[in-house]
Amino acid sequence: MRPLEPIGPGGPSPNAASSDDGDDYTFCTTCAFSHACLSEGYAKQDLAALHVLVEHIGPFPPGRPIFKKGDAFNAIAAVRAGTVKTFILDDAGNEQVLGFHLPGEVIGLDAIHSSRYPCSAVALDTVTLCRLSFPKLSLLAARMPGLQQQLFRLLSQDIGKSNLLAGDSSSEQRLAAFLLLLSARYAARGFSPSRFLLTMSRTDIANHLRLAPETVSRIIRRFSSEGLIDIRQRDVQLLDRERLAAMARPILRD
Amino acid sequence: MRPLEPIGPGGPSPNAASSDDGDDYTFCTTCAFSHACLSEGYAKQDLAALHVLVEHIGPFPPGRPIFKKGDAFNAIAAVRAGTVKTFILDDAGNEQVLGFHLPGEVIGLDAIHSSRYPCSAVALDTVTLCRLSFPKLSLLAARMPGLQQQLFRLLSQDIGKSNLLAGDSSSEQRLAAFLLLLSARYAARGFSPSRFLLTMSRTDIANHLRLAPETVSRIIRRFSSEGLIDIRQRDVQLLDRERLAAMARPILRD
DNA sequence: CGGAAACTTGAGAGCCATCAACCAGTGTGG
DNA sequence: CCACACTGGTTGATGGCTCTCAAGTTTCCG
Repeated sequence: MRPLEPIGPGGPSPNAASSDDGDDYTFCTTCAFSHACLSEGYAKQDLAALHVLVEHIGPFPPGRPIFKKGDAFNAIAAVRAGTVKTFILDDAGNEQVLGFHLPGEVIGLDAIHSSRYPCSAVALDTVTLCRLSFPKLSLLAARMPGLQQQLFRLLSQDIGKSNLLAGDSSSEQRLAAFLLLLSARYAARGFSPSRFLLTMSRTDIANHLRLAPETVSRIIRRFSSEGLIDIRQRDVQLLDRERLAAMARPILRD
Repeated sequence: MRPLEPIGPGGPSPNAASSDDGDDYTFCTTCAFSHACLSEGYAKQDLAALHVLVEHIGPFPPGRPIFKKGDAFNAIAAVRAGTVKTFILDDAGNEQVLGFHLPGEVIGLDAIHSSRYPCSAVALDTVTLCRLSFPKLSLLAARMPGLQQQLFRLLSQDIGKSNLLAGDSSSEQRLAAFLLLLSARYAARGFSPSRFLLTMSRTDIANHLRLAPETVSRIIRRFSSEGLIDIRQRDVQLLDRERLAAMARPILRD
């Protein structure tokens, strides 16, 4: 058996305080906002204003709801550690998984226009968040052009996110694309692109890709037997990225 | 035969140029921005600033590209008249239709984050647009909190738009939902909710709902023979909204 | 150790895509 | 005016991908 622990987001990183002058606003390096804004070199006072808004909440244990469809919206949140699943239920109780949100990604952006969450969110493992009051963030954005731009970008980015689901591609193609996208997202946050943990169940993956759990299981087995991946439980390693990419080509063509 | 012409958006409204005193900013009533901002009672100078940004472009004849995937982005646009189709092509030349944009709706929001259009857009009929320089709009938004909010809302709204495609619902359910959504969108712009023209081809509808054109044709026929709709060519009338809604329930549950 | 949940594996059925042919409307050129 | 091509749409027959149902296996956790 391979060791499972050192892979992916372990415990929330302590993020040791950095500089000496006492104005350390780099402590939340996993937070997309802070990171993006820090990288644009703002005035110290603006950074302070931004960080006053950041409220660290959690940890949420696995299975704990973070918000429910219909809840009043007043804050977005960046994932600091863990994985958040967003979903909606139809009247038959069937779950439609809209997405998985990894550390550094933002949740709640789809709730702005109606002031209510259009979907529910639940922690898949131990999750901690950076909560950002949206009204306050908006006010601040009016004073900080870079922050406004960053918000526009974040929102815009989420619009095209669901292309994985849009096409009428085969189950094989969708699963290959799913794995490669996870890989790229982990890589973007500094984790290994070739080996990571699937923090969601097969059933969650299936509901996300609109497949049956059995189909997901069968395809994973096939990928594994063909040497595309090596998978033990939820610990997956991408062995032949070339062929995976070739499969996912029609979906990930950009 | 019923007359086809008076239905839906007819010719582009002449929109008589602003009046003599120079303070008439209501001429662009089909433009979502102007409308939304006008309804919030801004100072005259702000409205003026906003309308200086609005550039009326077109008309685009049917089939004319509006932008192509990969084009540099610097402006969003509101549809004034006609229907715009957005889509992407895979290397095999298969078209994935992302959406149809009716008068009053905004295109290009998904291009903000990468500064390039992630999809192509084409006019389905005679299309006219309101072009809005995005950099200038952003600058103005920083001065006008209501405009900033409106932009956030528009962006947020588009995030959840693709739920029609997300679920693993049946072809019947998706088509029913498609018709009801079109109806609601026309109604929101003051057109008849029960009778309108399908400005897109059956093939476009099929590509949008990830169905084969033949399947769309068959289901339309079935709906028609069961008295749910009356359809002649592209002129459709919703006869039994109740049953359509019951069908689409799992998709349109909100 | 025992029970529940997650996962896997197999067999059969159904929805929908594919292939093919046909029909209608439109525009073109002789 | 008519033949012709062409696009968009319809209709029918067939097959395949994936869902469903069912049972077995493993893992997790009290």
